[in-house]
Amino acid sequence: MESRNTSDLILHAALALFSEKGFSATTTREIAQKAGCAEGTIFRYFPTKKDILISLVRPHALEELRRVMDNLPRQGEEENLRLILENRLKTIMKNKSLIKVVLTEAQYHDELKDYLMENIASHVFDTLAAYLAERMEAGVFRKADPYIFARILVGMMASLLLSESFYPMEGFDEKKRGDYLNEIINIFLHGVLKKED
Amino acid sequence: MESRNTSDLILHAALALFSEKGFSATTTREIAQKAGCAEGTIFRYFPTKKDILISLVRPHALEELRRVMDNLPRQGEEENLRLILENRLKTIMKNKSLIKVVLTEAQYHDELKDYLMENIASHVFDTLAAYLAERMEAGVFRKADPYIFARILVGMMASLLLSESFYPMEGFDEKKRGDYLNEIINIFLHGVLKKED
DNA sequence: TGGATTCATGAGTGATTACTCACTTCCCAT
DNA sequence: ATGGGAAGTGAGTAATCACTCATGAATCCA
Repeated sequence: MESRNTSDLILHAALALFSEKGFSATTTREIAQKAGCAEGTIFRYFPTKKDILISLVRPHALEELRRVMDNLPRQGEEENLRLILENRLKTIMKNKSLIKVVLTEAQYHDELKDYLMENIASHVFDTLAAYLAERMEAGVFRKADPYIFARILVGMMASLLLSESFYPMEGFDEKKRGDYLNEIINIFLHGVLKKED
Repeated sequence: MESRNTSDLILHAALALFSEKGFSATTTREIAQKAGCAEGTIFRYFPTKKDILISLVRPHALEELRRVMDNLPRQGEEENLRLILENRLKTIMKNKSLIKVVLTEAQYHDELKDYLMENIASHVFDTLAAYLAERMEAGVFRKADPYIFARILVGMMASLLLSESFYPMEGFDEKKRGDYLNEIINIFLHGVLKKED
């Protein structure tokens, strides 16, 4: 799981520091210290500091997130959806630091943004929108722009990350996270209005 | 509306640059150039660069956002809610750059985060949660943790900002933004499931 | 008009930065 | 053992940073 070669040690240290202080505020000296190598060693693996950032999102690092909305249940009840999203949420939480860094820095570095949009986001939204469109056709969901639904659902899950980033310790245990996700799915499926049946 | 004193010119320029490049990546030289003053002038008004950032969120700047969830309709139909949120969305959009900078940099600067949590976020969430709780008591909304509902609703609106930040030009005109907000409210109230009546 | 107070300036400063390179250490096939 | 290439090193470097300060310009009131 944890590769122990120098390159990965550097990437691992850089991710932690970028997440904590931001890309620009992190120095290569700090990265070297945390990675347990000399500053010069960093530049044997990455020509520039920015290449470290870009390498974080490269090939396999984000593959798991790319597929985070794959294989949603094509038939059956929303209970399936609940279980599956709960599982995917764990993936998101496991990569919390990476997501935070990538989303934050993509605002400022176009290469990152372009790569993210073309290789990750578009796939996630296309997959999710296709699922939603199919359920609309099947008469399960009401008809609307499936991409708007997709972005709203992703936005709801992103809000969980945001919440957690702002309420770090206090009260965001596993249970509260589960409650939150449950309500996300409840609201997404049923809304907040009391049923009148 | 646009104050023309030097201090405000500096704040205005700093906000634009912080939003575009991030706080750490912005130099005081750039701020001075954009503000049309000398670099030394900046430090007549702000002891340190960080004080510029902190001044951005100080007294009146965020007051409008602080009250963004005030005075929600205590009675009547969701049409009211729709109109009001549509109006509030304009406030959010008007302050897009400021929100982006504050949310991004609050992750890294605890003074900012603390100020934001204590003076802005808590008020917004308390107000919104109180509204939701009252509607739950009135039997309009189903009973649940109103704070979770509040965070999810705010998260949904934040996702609109995020979407726009990533799809900057293409297809985010006034109309599309209206559609998006409409669906946020639809989903929040009714969910995505087709009504079976 | 003149003296004082405020506002503005930008060259200068020490600290810090990303990055280089001459060098050492390690590893392993012979 | 040994030679040689790969991996690792950290003092050094030019550039850049946030911030200072001695000076100048503008404004004000008598």
